[in-house]
Amino acid sequence: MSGSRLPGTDVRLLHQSILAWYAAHSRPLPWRDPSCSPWGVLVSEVMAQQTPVSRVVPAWQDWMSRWPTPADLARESPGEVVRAWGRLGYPRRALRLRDAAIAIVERHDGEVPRDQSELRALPGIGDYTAAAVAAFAFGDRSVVVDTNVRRVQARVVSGLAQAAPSLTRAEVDLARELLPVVDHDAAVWNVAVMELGALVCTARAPRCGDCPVRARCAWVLAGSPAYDGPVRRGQKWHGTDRQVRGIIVQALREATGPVGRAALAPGRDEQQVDRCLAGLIEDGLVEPLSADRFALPGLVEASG
DNA sequence: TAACCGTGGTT
DNA sequence: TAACCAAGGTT
Repeated sequence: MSGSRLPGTDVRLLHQSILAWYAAHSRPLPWRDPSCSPWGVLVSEVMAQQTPVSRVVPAWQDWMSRWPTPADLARESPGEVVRAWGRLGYPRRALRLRDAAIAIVERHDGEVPRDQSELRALPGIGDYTAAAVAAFAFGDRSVVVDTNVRRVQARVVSGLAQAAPSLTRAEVDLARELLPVVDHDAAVWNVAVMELGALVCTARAPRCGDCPVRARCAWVLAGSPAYDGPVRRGQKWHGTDRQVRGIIVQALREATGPVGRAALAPGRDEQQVDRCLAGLIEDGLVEPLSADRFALPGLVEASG
């Protein structure tokens, strides 16, 4: 084993400060309740993929009362699931969550697996979500690296204003080194660092005055220098296929029955609408009922 | 690897 | 107001 690669960083004090801060300031999110099932934790993690937690909370409540177990969701039609997903964004996540529920029923007897490689094998579950479910649903000592963890590490340990454009091996290694030795401590540490990143060490305007480790933050100690690394490419929105796909799926969510092509995305370029429609059908988000009738999948019997 | 995939709040 | 950003995953 190598020695500490964290010169100047007292990991013990970091643990103490951030765990104490979390105990005093954590949000009472419903999936953090000790009575929440592993399924509830898994659902919360998938919903929170690129969607702010504040918007996830009400959707999660509705979802869990409707489909309290994987078996409940596995029985549902894809269209109903996409409709219930509402406007959380990236509706393919809803389909994959349903597919994950089906896989859990088929491969794991209806119980969310605890093993990270088994979690990772479920549709829509990547490295982050597998580690998060292992930690937060089962209390395991997994290496959880999300955008919050990356930013906190970049500042507190590396002295940089923000993390690199994409996840690096070094960031995962660092997160592993920072992990407390005891399982339960590690699980709480993971959520505590995420919470610090979400509430205090934020991307835009960090609240350094409220930070429990500001006295030992490498970035603050360096004078909070501006980021000078590679810039990540911003995502276009207006006029993109993503925007038109969103318009089409929302039209189908709001409709009580099949919708004609012209009513899916009025005023939009017809070629673009056709292209998006083909993509949505390919993705399983739209079902063509006839040459010019479309609906969310599995809601009505195909005809004509 | 980098592009793609929704949505709405914040700055 | 336009750009940025959010508990990422897939191809």
